Amino acid sequence: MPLPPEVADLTSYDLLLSVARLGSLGRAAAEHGMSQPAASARLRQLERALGVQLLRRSPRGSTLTDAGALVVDWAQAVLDAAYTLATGAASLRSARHGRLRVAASQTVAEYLLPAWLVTLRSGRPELTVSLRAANTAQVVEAVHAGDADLGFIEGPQVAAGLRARDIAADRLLVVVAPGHPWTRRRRLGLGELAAAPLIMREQGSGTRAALLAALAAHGIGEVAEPLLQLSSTTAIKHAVAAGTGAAVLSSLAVSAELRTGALVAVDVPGLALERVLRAVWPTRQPPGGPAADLLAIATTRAGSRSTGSKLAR
Amino acid sequence: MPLPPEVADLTSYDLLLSVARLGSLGRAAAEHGMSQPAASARLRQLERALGVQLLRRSPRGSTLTDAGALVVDWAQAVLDAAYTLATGAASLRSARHGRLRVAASQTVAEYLLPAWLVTLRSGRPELTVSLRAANTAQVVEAVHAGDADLGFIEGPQVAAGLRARDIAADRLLVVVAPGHPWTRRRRLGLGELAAAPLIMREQGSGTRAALLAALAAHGIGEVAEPLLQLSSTTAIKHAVAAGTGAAVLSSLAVSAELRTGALVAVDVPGLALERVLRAVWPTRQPPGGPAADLLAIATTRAGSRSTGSKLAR
DNA sequence: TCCAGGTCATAACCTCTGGTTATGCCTTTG
DNA sequence: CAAAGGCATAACCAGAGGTTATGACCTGGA
Repeated sequence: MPLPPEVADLTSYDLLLSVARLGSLGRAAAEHGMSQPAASARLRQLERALGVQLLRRSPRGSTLTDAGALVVDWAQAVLDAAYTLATGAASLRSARHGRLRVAASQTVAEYLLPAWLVTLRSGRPELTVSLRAANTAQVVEAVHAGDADLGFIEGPQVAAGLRARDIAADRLLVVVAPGHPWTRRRRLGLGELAAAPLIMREQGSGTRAALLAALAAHGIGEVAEPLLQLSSTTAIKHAVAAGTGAAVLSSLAVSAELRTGALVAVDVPGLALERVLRAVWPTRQPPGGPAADLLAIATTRAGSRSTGSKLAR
Repeated sequence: MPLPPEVADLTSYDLLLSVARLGSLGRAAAEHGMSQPAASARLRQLERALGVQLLRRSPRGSTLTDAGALVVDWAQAVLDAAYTLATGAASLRSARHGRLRVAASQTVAEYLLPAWLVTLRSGRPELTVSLRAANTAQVVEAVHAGDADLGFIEGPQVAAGLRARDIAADRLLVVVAPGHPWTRRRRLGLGELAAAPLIMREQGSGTRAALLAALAAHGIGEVAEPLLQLSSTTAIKHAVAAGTGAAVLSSLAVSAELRTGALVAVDVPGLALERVLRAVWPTRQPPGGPAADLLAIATTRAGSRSTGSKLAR
């Protein structure tokens, strides 16, 4: 299913947002470093492509129509996602030679860090951040070896020589498509979950390990073979939403889908799938400068839900 | 803040997703109706623009690198948002002459309906839906007059001649930026909230009315003038996140920001800001065909959280 | 009443991105 | 060893989208 062409080029929408904010084509054009006729043409073309009038032009400026306001909101969501992509990718680019080197577990790298980095950048515009995504053990190792100034890990593992602070709480959820038989169940048994083939990532991320551990705590050692192995979290989400099967995913990964109802969480009583997300750093070299800033951002950001700084050894 | 150019063109990312799914440049190119060299060039250029190697090419296909997998996940989020935008805009286009005519309140139209329509379309590819966004009273009026086959409204208002079904629960939240003084308060008093200038929408959406009603229930009739009036919900979110002030927004509008911590919700005990979102239709003309399908989708989607169908008169 | 200063639209022109086909090289496989 | 499938390179071409120059229109102040 290829992308509808009318949404392929985000510049037009970016321009539209500027018009909405500034109130005139000319000023929006200036903000984007282009001439006023160019902006005029672009927006006219956008309106033609969508088949919707977005702006009410007048000799004293342009304002949004009702439809325009709606489009602006939807477009802003796209652009926000695009910004996270951009900053995330930028931090991957400078791998190992950034001024601030961060190592993070999959979940944190994917869902939390980009947003933090956007904030960090707004305070220190010329900072180059390098991000490395790895599993918890590798992150600990990187921080220990001095390859990373700051690390973010999942789970309770602590290591000698490192200090840690709780950042947020995460929870693994069993999710299925709406209409899946499990959604009609009040609750799902542990055995049933273990016996069901699940959709999971290709290389065992921390998720699979956490699930196995949680089941093992209830004496369940045997788990069904995966139904399907996919390369990215979103591929899994789409497979689940399409009704292919069930999956176990981080609550951070599926909050949007739960909100719109594209996915449904199934209650599995007794399964302890809570995970603490925490920041770690070398005891001998506490975070300073940009690392301290990032730690502060991460702490305040998630601090309202799970606070308290704790020492590990 | 203009958009980074390397994320402006979504086709490249769409192509990347196809490669990730199909395992080869050529097949991805075919899926997009372009030649293999074009795909090759595009992806190479994308890698240059991002400064990150995304694919590991071999004579037997191409697979994602670790960085590539991360980029794919971020990109998928962008594309999902783009799809919502596309289907939303498409439903605005066919205003009044669609086969299925839906009228919805701001919140539903903005955050829930596009996702439902994506699902609906997947079942009935050639259906044209027309969406009209309005306030609750106008929606009721439209459904009553037969201008809409199905309506979605906020709040408990019911009207004669209409039937309704609860779809989902929504909650208005007081949100501020992390670091805002209110975040250090355990709880906020009703009086303080009423006295604080808030950021709100330009034309009074249902939100303002709901807030006034909730305060009035506690005998508070005086409310401060708005601090700022903005034209879209996301403009408000950005202003709040930038620390400009506080706002009252639907939980549906801010769930993503609460997750990443870009916004923080402040507890205001005693303030009843729950709203029921419900579908309405004419008693004499119960939904059939596509309208019934949409109603079913909306019900199952949100059904796991707030169920039960109820009759209103 | 009329001029000045906004705003948006139109026209003519040009650049350069991004597509195509044709072809070659490499690796795996039967 | 030949065939097939996969990616890269080369030469070519079209058109999308930019620019400057200019005009028409409305509003508000002198």
